[in-house]
Amino acid sequence: MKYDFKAIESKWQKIWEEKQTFRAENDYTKPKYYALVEFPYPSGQGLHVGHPRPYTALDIVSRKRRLEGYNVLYPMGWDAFGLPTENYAMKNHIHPEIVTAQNVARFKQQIQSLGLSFDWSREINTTDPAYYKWTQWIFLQLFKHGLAYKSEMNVNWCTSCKVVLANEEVVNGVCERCGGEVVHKVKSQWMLKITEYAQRLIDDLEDVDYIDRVKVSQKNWIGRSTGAEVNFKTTAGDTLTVYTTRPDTLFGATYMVISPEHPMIREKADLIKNMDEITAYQEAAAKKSDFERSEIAKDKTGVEIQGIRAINPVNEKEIPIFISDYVLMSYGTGAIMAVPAHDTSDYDFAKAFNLPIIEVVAGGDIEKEAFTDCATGVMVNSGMLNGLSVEEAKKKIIAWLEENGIGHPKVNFKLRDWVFSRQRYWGEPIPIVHCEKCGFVPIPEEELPLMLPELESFEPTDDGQSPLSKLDSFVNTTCPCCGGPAKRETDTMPQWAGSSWYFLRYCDPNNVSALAAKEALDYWMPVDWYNGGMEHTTLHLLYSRFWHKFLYDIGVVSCKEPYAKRTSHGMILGENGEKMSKSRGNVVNPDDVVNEYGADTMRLYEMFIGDFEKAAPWKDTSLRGCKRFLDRVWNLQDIVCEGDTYSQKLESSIHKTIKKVSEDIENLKFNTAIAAMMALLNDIQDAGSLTKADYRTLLILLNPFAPHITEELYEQLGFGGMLNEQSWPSYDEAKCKAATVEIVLQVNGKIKAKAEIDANASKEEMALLAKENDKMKQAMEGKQIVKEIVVPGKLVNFVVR
RNA sequence: GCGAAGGUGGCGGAAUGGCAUACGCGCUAGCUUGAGGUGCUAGUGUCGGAUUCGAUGUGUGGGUUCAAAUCCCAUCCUUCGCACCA
Repeated sequence: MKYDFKAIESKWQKIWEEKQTFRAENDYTKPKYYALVEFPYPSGQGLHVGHPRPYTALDIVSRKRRLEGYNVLYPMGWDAFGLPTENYAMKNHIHPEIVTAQNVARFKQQIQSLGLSFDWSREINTTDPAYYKWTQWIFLQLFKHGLAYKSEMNVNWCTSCKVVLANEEVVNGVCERCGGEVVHKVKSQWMLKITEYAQRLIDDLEDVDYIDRVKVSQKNWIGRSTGAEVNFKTTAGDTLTVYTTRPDTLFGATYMVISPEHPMIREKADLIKNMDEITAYQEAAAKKSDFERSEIAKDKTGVEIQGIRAINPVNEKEIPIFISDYVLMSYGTGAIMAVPAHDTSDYDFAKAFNLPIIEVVAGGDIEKEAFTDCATGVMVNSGMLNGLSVEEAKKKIIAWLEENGIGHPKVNFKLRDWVFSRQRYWGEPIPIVHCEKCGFVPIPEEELPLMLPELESFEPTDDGQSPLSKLDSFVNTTCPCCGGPAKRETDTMPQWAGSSWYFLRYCDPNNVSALAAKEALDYWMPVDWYNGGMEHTTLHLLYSRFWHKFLYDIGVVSCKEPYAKRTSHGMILGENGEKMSKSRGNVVNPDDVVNEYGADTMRLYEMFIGDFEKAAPWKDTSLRGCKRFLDRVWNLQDIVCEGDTYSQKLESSIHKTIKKVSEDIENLKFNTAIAAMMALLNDIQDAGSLTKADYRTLLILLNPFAPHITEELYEQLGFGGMLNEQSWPSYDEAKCKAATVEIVLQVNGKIKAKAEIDANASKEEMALLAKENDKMKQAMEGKQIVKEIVVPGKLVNFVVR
């Protein structure tokens, strides 16, 4: 009989559905395993061949865990709020809710055709009011704890989407989504104080098992630095505070630079003699987008403030103050002391403006470039610091600054608070009203969910107001606090809101009185293994860790970190090695692959394509190789014979393969796990026959990768029961070795011969064998052995002279 | 500029001090099939000798070692991330 993958796959998918085979049990006494993949945004394009790569990988892990006896939770859902759906709805005059439902239906059908073992009884959708009720609830808790606030902010504004973007959403100066120009705009925005958690978000990375590159980029993004704040008196009689990571170089500070937005300029305007010039520079800087600012990064621009000078506290010298857009108001104090001899940007600026450069750390050549090395330099021209190392000097100067009330140690972060408002329709309404008398008031929790109202048109207004602002019946309300007239917040939450806690909802998806029962959370959390894209490292991953830590602080969850382990997959590229996209014409549709080759071949190929963590180009011909492998596994039926033990010829091969496959799955080495099973198949065909026991083990090993064909063969061979109810096979380390091994015989490190020997042969036996070998004798003719190296089971090497 | 990952056959990739190229694709030859994106067998890094041989070979140049794709130093290139963060 031929391998009819279509019939087999639909048969088993139906059986699994009827039997609820992959339903996670609410039996909290069993050992649990929570495997998670990022839930997709159900776009109009349908599933991409990139989606199944991580889904299949953790499906393999989940299926293996079930065979190992765990109660496994492997859920799926839809991150369905967002701009593309809204834009599509606007263009085609369909309600986003309808578009979302259509897209979800298509995605679900496509995902189900792959035979992934998701527990569909726990499916969630972020646009479901029963779900976003709890997104809003979390927001209210953040508000009540002072972590959500509204503030006038200089924000990133996408001119094409007409929407505010978080810093994380601005990529190369343009909008991450549409590529539109991003400019700065001052707007009143809801903000979340993620910065309050900056230190913990770094510290707690110690306790989790994330791949290194994820930890590194999170740390870089949070950007912790240590240094000092130093107060400089000015000739205007006030104080300017700067932040520096190099207080040791204070004696080399020859000028000061403040940001164009620094408040001092307004405050001391009457003392500034060149105000026109300053204002012109400020205006030019304000107009520039971040992209333009960084494009011209190499050429330093600025204006000296005439009329006010700063006084260096260590030597009482007056130094000039400049404004320049290379100093950002949003970091540190918006003012720096410039030490051109030991900072690259200051060096460039000093060269451009012909300012003095004083060396205070010896060891470099400041004629040529700034000397920034902290490890080797020795302090010079620095009064009391002379002769000290940089590290010693830092300590000493900070102590001196503190003693004299001039400064103190300070930690700074690059991380900014999270801009949380979007002027859009298709998102969670922010559950706050504004009352003239009471200010911002949260709506009572029992009124949640605050439903997204029906609208005629989803267009944002030209002045950047949310579409909801056009609906008076929504906007006008009464204050929950005083009962007077009040207006609702009309901005909605960003797409990242719903995905910041979704892993908690899976634990108890239908709970109406809490985001999930405490008992369920305590049992399932933390997620044991979370796999997702590297592109989410600084957005979703950081945001969700922040929310989780907050929920931990208020007692909702019992673990500090949401994910015990995080891994990441590489992208699947087009056949030409470029990113798959419609415009490049290299898109592969997963439906076509499933139709032509079957889900099992598709799954196998997605895992065999290369190193899971690296990008790999799609190749149709290699797909055929995987189909061939399954055909050959199917055809083993022709040579199988009775027998409930492993056949002698294959025993060590089978033990070796169990070990290899078991270990490789845990280490993301799916490609070599498959290669090992292919090698076993080659061994079986060399042997000419196999027992049922041999076959059975091969089927169980292959089951997580190709669940349909293995389940079918298991039934046809009459083993009884379903394969997914069996146990993962174990191996015997001793039996992984063959009885005899081939060893290599070398003279001076060059291979001269090979020989069979008992696998447990002693070093002496091996050396003797080598000495008696004709080719070895020939190679050593007339020479003296000066050293014998014997590696058991591997090689013998004689060093001769 | 800073940070991370990487550079191995015609291709995807194995090998983390001990037989370089496992496994798969492709290709060559033979058999099979006889309307095929079929099946089987043998071969397939390079150069030279042509049966069972010799040399050479993991970006480049040095080094450590009996032994290096693997460890160390230098250098070039590719990809990704961050980018005036004081």
